Amino acid sequence: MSHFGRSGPPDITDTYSLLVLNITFRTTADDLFPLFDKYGKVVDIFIPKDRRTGDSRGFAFVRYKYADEAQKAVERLDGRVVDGREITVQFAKYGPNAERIRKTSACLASTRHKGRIIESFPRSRYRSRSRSPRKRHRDDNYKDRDYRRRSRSRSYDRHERDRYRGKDKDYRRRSRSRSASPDYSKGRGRGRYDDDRRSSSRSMSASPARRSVSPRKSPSPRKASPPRGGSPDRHSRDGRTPSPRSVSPRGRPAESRSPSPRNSDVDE
DNA sequence: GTTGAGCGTT
Repeated sequence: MSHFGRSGPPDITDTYSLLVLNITFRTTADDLFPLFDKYGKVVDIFIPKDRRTGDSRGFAFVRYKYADEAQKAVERLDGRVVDGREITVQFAKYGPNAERIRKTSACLASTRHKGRIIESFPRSRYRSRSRSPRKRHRDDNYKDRDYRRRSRSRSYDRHERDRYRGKDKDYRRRSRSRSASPDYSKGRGRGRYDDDRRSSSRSMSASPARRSVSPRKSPSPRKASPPRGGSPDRHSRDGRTPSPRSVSPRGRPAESRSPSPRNSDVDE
């Protein structure tokens, strides 16, 4: 029962995959099995999990043995509330056996239909549920699956990003240690990573200035504050300041500013 | 411990 996803894809020769969306992050294959098994023979259930956290990504793939059963499950389970969430069941399209799916749809939809595939669900369409507003910009950006893979959740993203950054750093550091290998040094390996990371920014056309500002960001702005703490700025400015050390310690403006030592005592 | 558009593993 719980052998789902234990040893990868068992056999996708004669199976039809259904994509189950909008499931809770706690829903497991075992939870979906009884639901889907009721409407047909479920060969396998796979729920993509995060590589790092191992948590469910919020959707699952249910493989049916027969197309008609799968179709039935789609009509029956699509929109069903599971664990308090309304799940969305539909035929998988971008899977490894997408071709098969297409044939399936066309087959059980109408053999003589020459047009597309998915459009062949006049009956299931009857249930005009409110799941239209869900899709929007993804219609044309389906090819960017790699992109969306990185950032599917805003809040979650920050966690992943942080983790990735740390990992990346470590990785690079190790690579550098191996300076013996010119391969990576050449730029091929490193460049790839760099490019990848940069690409992650998504906005390549963005102003390069931002890039300069990013690393510039100081963890402690207090230090950068020239008005209050000492004046490193002046020191670095140039040799105009002969010796800040001799001027500041005590002979500094402090004396000029507070002619009365008493004030200083009281102040602090 | 969080989140919510979307398409997958050995």
